[in-house]
Amino acid sequence: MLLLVDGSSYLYRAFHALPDLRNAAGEPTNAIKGVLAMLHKLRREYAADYIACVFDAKGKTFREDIYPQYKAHRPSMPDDLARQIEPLHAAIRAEGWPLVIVDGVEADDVIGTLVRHATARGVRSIVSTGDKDMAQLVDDHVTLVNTMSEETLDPAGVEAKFGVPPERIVDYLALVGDAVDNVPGVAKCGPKTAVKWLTEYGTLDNLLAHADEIKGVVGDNLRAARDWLPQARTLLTIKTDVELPFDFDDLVLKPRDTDTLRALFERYEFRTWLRELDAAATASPDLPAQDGSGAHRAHYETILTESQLDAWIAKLAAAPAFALDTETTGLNPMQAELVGISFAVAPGEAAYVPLAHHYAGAPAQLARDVVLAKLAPLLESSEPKIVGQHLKYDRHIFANVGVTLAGVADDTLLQSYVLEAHQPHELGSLAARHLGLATISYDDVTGKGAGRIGFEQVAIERASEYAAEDADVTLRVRDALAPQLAASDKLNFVYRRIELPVADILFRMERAGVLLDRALLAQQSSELGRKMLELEQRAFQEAGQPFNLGSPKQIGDILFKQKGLPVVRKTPSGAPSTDEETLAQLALDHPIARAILDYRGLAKLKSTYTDKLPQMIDPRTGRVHTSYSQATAVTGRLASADPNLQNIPARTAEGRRIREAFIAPPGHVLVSADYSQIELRIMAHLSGDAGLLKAFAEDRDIHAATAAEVFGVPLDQVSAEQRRMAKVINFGLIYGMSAFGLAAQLNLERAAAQAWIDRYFARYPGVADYMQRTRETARRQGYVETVFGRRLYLPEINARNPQRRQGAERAAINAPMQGTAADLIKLAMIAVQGWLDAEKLGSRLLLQVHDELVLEVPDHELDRVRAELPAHMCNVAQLKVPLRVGVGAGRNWEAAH
DNA sequence: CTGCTAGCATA
DNA sequence: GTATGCTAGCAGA
Repeated sequence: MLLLVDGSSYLYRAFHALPDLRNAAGEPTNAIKGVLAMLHKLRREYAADYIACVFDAKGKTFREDIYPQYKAHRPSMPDDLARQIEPLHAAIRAEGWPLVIVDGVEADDVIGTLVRHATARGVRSIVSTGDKDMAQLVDDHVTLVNTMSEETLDPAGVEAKFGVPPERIVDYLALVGDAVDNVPGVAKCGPKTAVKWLTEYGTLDNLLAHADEIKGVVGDNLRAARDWLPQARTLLTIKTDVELPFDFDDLVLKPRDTDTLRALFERYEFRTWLRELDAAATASPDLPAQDGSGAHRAHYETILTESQLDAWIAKLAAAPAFALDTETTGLNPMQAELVGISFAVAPGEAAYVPLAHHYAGAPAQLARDVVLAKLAPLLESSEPKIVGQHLKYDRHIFANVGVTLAGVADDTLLQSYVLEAHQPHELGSLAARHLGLATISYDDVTGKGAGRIGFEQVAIERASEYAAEDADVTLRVRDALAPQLAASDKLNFVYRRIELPVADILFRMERAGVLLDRALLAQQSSELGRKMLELEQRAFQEAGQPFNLGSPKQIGDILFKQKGLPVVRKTPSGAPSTDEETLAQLALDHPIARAILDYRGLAKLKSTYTDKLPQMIDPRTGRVHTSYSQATAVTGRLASADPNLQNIPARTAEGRRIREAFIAPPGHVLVSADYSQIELRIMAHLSGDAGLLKAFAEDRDIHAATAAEVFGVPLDQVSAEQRRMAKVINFGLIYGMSAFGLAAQLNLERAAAQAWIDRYFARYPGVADYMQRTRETARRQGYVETVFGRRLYLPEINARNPQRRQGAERAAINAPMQGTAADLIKLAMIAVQGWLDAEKLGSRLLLQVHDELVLEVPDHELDRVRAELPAHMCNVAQLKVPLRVGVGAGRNWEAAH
């Protein structure tokens, strides 16, 4: 890895950002101190193979030759800054950093060139800079890090920050212009306009080719800048082909020149650093000087012999905690096979045990069973010492070879999820965000796409670097996050008392899987196929030609071009919409729309469910094993995938037939237990609204009760239509509705919808008050909380863009309700599993669908489970309203409702 | 082969 | 109006 520091960019920033520091002689020191502190930090955080600190050269550069005004209006360097440059350069050299200044070339261009050299050699680069222009250098091998703000930018980060990918950054900069360098862009064109244009036209060149299409004053401004923009782009493009008067291989960290450093630190009175120099000198006089700062040079071991293994097992046993990671042949946790195991006991101290690497010339590896037998006491001990990233996966892998992983101390995935649910939680992101470390990515090791190889084919040396680093980084991330969690009782509760125990239960649910009636699904598939053929024929007849009923585009052509049906509305990208609502409206007058609509419904059922589910049956267990993602939904809900068993049809009769294929094995039944109106109950609890609390306390039909209040009729005279409308309003409240949204849903004028909302809030003033308080809390602190203290961040709550802001406000209102419901059912899972274990019952949890738990229950336990399960779910928390659970049982999921 | 859009299944 | 995941079609590599 190559670590490059944009010294010039930090020089100015440190000088302006830090207070005016001086030594006794009155010499300014703030820039020296700021830049050196940054270099110390970087050296602590990165174990780079190549390293350099780059500064601008004095004097003219090529940019001034082609554009004399370049940086022309920049005031000359303040004297107090100029005086610090020479001593700073001296200090950097004494620190052992290669200092790079190339005559007539700006630092940016030197960095651009070095980065290209590195990439050509297959070396990753990290560029530490405060300059946004450098974003143009980012790609899969190049990451930016702003050491002052701790922000890192990979390609996705650049896109997220600027709205355009790295390769469009120069086009973007040319349009916006750079005031600092005195390079004008298009007048009145700021970041928003630039992104809009580039999104629409792709490139600057293409935009210029279509400049005549841009309307308004900005369009005129664009055309006025037409001849200038290519030159602006040249000025703003970082060069990558500068001739360098040194060898790339010279860019390595050298020993510190402690005598020079001591002299400089004394002169400028950097007392803390002086003490560190003295401490390093006394503590380890024999060590190379550059390790004196506490940098952790990675020490990774590849374990190929039993004696190595024994030594490491002794280390693991002695350590208070250790990180563990498995490498496998694939991503399906039920089927992937163990290829190797890595461990870490301290920062930088990690090892990899290859077990099943298969490729020509692979060295002999320790036998898997021997290794597992030796490790088993450590892995199966209930003493909580194991740290990992996404340990639920590793548990499956170990279970596949008969080892029961126990003793989990921490899971970094869950730590991160509880601390910052909205951020990425993948290990590489955690390393970048919390440690400032760039790690080897899985794709780097195995390739991606068609060329991807299984981990068993990765060369052991390479695999070892990657795997040991993962364990190493996991342990370091855990150490960084643990204090943050410990600092908050609420977050600590969510992490220790909810997420960690739930992870174990999810592992058991996934492992159990659910039984499907394969024959029933096959029968349904052929029936659906037959009906689809009929509908297809009918549609072709109506259209007068065949077309693909699965293609919204072709449907649009037939309906709106050929047959001239009215366009109801358009999709966001401008095509006429053919969605369900539109087709339903058209179907009133046009039979073809009905045929397409019905076809779609059947196609969805067939492709997503009746065809797909049988393919997902694990051949060895004969059951379907979903994967629950515990760190995906920002509200705290679970997500189910591969296959998603949380969206099995339930609303329509045809759809529900699919639930009949989820069955219990002989001698068992499925039991379904679901919370009744859980989110509205939580709304009553959170708002404390007297009317709502009373309605739930009296166990009313809540939608009817709402209708009675809002429509002003006695409860027993509420019509079905009134109840339906009240139900829509109640759901709207949970979703943070607007009058606009409610009107759309109820087919009303907006004013009428607003009137109903006003009436609701007049009847339930506590709810109105709660909604307002929630918005204010979100605005003030940037997050809202569930009843149990789970935090739900709203990054856009103070956005300038009203659409984004209002979106965040709706999310803020929904999140505490959805999130508290998620907390409650997770607590219920823990309570239920605890009960089943304690009573040694044979019943098993199989599925969780947000407010419903599905269990597989031996016939002889049915009465007991039916009788006792609801109480375990209701008693997990004492809210201001009672919780209610409905329970049903049957031979299949549908019958259990 | 990958990434995007449209559409739709659930709570 | 909240929160997800999956499929097919399609365009551009």
